[in-house]
Amino acid sequence: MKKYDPSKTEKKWQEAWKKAGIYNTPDQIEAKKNQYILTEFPYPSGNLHIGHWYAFSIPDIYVRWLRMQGRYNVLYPIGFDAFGLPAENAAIKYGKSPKAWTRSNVEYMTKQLETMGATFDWSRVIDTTDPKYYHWTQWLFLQLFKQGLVYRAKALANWCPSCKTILANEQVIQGHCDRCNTEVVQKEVEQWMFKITDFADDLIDELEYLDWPKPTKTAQENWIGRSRGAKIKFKVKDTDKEIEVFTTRPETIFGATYLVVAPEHRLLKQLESKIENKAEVQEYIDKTLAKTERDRISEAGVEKTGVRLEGLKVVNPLSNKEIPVWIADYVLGSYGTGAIMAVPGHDERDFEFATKFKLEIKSVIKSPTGELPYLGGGELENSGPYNDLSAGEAISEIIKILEKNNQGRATTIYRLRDWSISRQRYWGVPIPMVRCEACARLDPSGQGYQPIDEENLPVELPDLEDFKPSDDGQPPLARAGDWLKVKCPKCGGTAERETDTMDTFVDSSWYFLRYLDPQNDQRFAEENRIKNWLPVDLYIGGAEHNTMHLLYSRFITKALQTAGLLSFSEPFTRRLNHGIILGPDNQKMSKSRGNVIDPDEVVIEHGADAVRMFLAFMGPYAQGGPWSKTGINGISRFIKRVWTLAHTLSSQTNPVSLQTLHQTIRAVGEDIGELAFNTVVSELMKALNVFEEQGVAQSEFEKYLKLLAPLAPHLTEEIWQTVLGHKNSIHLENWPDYDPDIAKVNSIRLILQVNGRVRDSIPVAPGVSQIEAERIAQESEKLSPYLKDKKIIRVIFVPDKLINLVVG
RNA sequence: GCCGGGGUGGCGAAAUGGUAAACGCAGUUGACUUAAAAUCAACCGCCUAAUAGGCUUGCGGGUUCGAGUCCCGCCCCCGGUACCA
Repeated sequence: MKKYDPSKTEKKWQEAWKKAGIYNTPDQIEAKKNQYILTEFPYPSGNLHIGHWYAFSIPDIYVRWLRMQGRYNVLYPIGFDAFGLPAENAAIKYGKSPKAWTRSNVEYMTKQLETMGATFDWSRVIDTTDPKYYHWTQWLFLQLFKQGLVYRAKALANWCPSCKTILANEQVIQGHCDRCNTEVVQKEVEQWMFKITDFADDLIDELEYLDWPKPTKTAQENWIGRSRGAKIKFKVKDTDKEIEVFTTRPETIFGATYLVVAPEHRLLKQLESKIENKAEVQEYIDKTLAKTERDRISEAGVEKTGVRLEGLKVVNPLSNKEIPVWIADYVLGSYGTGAIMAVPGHDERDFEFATKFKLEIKSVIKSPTGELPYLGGGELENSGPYNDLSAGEAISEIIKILEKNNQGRATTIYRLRDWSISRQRYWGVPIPMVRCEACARLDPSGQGYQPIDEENLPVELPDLEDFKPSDDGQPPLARAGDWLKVKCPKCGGTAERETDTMDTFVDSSWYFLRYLDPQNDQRFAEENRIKNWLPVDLYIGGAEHNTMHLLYSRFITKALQTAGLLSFSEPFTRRLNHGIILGPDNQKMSKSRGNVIDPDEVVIEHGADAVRMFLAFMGPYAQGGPWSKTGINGISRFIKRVWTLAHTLSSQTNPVSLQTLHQTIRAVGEDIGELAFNTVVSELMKALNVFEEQGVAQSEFEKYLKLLAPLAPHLTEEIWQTVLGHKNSIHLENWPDYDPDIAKVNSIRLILQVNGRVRDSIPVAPGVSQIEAERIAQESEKLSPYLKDKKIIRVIFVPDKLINLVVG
């Protein structure tokens, strides 16, 4: 027997499989159901890390198992999400172009990915920086534009001073840039926006139908942040102006003892002449606006500040009571209407503020303890005609009367903001718009922006010598010379191209469509293929995409459905989040900590099969966990033992091994189906222990080998073909069936309990009757001391499990 | 604060309300070897008066014949989010 050498063997089979093209997926196979298994495509950072192995080789176990079912035509594609800032930064550092840097990384990582022995369909690989791909990213932009889902807005935007670009709200993590961690500042910029808020309700409501992890659904729901309530207008006394507030508790309106507007509220300017303490107010406004949003938040909870607007009163539309108006930074200009009716009796923040500034605090909901603020529900009090109504009744009554008098209406607001997709950077998809001065003069509202004709796509990204961002926020493409000049698609005059590029999340929001038809230059994907494959059956990825990528992809899908281009509204039927592999010290892997595990080194030492199996064995896939340098030894041993066993097969069937095999077929199939890969490995180990002890015949071992094939594709192929002499790949074999009769256990241990405590266990044949079990229990010597002089009050019998004698 | 997830041997972990710690790692002892590695075998939660018994799944209660698992109240760790009206 030769020693098993993974490095040689694995390479040999990887080349053989590639040559035979056994994983290239046909569009449709008669009598087979299509299954689309997708994993989030990687960013070509330069090197594969162990997390990539976790993300791609573990789903491959499931994919290989699905393929072996024989009923499915399985698509498992791979590609690269290759636009983005790191390429620019690296290019600056190494003096290369972003394109060259990206290309060489893609090539290198492709080689590394091949060492996994995964069943990727390499004929469908995509690269978002390829003009053949981003042609359709631009086309997608134009479809949204046609639908009115794209607009330009000059608004305060999140600006990263280090990346020198705008960020979407989703890309700001606790006030910092999600890429470089620099503190984000607010800057007024003109930007292209996608109207994701148009779909806010669908994005929440349709979560219900998805087979997704609950945390992911909750995260999306919270991110969209739907609040049902009412907008209510308060008249400003002695003026024709009104201040509109948003509240989720309109039933507390009689408890509104003052009103607060945000310091950035635009009505303040219009009411300026009425304000008596102008200087003081202006000072407060200036102070607030000078703070970054982060400062304002970090001071939260410390102490509330605010200034009363002297000379201003507003009138409560229902009680007609006149109440004072304040400005305070605890009310935000960017949420709701930027103004609130303060109900200190029933809101913690209002209560704190009212206490500090000695404002009236009034109870309008009967509190069980009488303590304020009272946040719960109940019957109304001190509320004129609404007294004694329940909160629910009061809400509808109050909204009815407000609507009748045109003083308010039921409203739902969202935390979700529209998606800003403009980036002032070079390495991204050019936005397919032009700005035409002539058209701008004719129609100033449209600012002269015209979409590029679809037949003129793609707008290729020009090669730039100097692609660095400039400090003033001018995009690098503004220096692109001739590239800028273009004929206006509308009037034919001279126009200039848009110089912003798109957020890379746009690239990745539709890539699952392109895998179906990556070479098509007539359409983003051929209609039949879409019908055959979509939606994606299982989408596997990291929890960090819970509120960004997943939300954006859902939005794009809904937008394309509205345009009649897709017939479904949710892209991913089932979602699985995988965990993160930590360093051996249980910390996130990082160069500075020196705890990074290089998968290439582990593959050289133990082989790809061992890495795959060990990652599967570590624990639940959703959990991740620390990498153990010695733990993988156990898997290497297992592989060697399987190899040895393959050379020492017994000439005849052993009944114990046969039974174990059938039990293992059942267990492994069930566990892979539930994506519980860790217990799959232990089941296979248990079976191996039995086979070694009892001996196993070739026919049984071959079935066992098929169970192992999804986890250790190279080892099993080598044994299947080289050792056992089969001519075809084991990976084209069908998954073995088990015989329930053989798998059935023929002896169980009956547990004997007295008063719920285990006192003995006796091997018996399955199906033992209660009467028989009672007799066995009575006869047990170990039980007798506990039964002596006691009366049996009750007998609990769980068939084939236990008998419990309750004595007193 | 709020929303999610988690807390089981030295470590990774397993366990439809039914023998807690399966399967591994690490460790100890032994066999083989001139020796080491590899391999194989045995042991491997804690306590004790030790052929046996008791205790043990973050803490405190509860439901149940029986709780790691269900319920109530806490503590700690991780992730997300935040004066969101």
